[in-house]
Amino acid sequence: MKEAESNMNTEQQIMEVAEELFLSKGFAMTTTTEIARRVGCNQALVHYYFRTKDNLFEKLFEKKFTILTSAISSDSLKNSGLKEKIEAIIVTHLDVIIANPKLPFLIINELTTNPARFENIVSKLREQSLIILENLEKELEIEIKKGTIRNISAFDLLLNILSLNIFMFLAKPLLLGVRNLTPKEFDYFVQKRRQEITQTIWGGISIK
Amino acid sequence: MKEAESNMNTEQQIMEVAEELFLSKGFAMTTTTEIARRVGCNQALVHYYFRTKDNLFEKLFEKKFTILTSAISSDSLKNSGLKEKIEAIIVTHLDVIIANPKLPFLIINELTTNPARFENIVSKLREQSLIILENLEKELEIEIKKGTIRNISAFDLLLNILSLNIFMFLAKPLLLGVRNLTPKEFDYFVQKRRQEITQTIWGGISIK
DNA sequence: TTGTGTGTTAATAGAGCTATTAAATAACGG
DNA sequence: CCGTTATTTAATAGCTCTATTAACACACAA
Repeated sequence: MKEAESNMNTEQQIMEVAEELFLSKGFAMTTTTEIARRVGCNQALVHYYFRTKDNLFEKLFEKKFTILTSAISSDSLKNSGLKEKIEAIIVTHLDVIIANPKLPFLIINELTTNPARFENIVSKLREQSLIILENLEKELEIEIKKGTIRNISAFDLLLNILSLNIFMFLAKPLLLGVRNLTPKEFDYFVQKRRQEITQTIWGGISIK
Repeated sequence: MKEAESNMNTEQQIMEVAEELFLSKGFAMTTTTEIARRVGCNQALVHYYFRTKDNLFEKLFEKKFTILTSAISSDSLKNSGLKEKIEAIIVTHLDVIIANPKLPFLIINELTTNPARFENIVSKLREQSLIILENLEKELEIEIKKGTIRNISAFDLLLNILSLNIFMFLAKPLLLGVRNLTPKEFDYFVQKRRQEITQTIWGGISIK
């Protein structure tokens, strides 16, 4: 079991290149041939290390998927006020998306074209999300009773946050085209959206 | 040039089946062989009528794309108050999405995996959206000066609306999995979202 | 040095896909 | 009915992709 530098290197390289390609083109449009070409190794090596393309993909996908799901942790709920809690959820989640801007596309893409394959992953997510939703629900109920926010379910609120946080990355090619933005300008735009989204989310539930 | 029923029928059938498959699996995952198989005709027929798979796809895509873009027409701005205008935008847009629930996925998917191909389509969209944005911008400025709404750009507002309207359809497989919904229940959920979204959007900009 | 395990490559089987072609069939006008 | 045109099929060329296999290279321990 001696995994020296060089071999571990190519295995990792394959992983990295595969990640890059899967993220930007999806599973179907990515070929093991192209992965090998970019790594600069023989195509058989990809299969030597990962046996099948499916295998390689699933290793990557599960790892990446948990990045996104763990992005909405209950930690945010440790803040003092509800407003602070919600803002923390938005910001921490958005930060993870910014660090993995192409990941939403991959997940949407594979879950749409091949929903059956990810049943186990989705059921894991169900359990995780239940905890967060329950906690958030309690917080909301208190404020609703106090009359500080309108009646809204934790699920709706979370969906609102996810929608506003994620959609701009999914629509990035469109936004770039419509607004003639450079990648840098897009990043700047995303930073500005941070405040915009929190204002919309909080304004959207707080009572006037 | 006599296009009687039967041949026009198969041509249309091919279109319809192609639409269905492209919408649910994207371009790469759809094969002309499968289209033909579903129609019940020879695979060569697909090429007889549309010559290439690309051609067939583009015919469909352009048609479908305009459905979505024209969904945000300036007509909504004919309403009296700003609140009514915005609600009209949300509702008419959402109605189009509900009628074409898989279309957002197709557009996101193809625009992401093959952005160069749609430059002409995107540039058309740029022109269209400019008009709407300008009009909306004027409306907003008036209200901002009056102090009835917070400072927000037309682009941000529109992006908020699109995000909230579209994202749930992109994440549909996930939502179904996480909440264990039947398709019927999902439709019901979408109907409830209608009000939720208008409340969030309007509450998100109106001043308390 | 020889043998063993790991990493790597070339070659290729096997499958599926797109697109074309030539031939068969159906439809239709005169 | 005949000729012409439109529709449909079978066959296949040509390509690309996944996966396997056998051979080669190299390090390193005995």
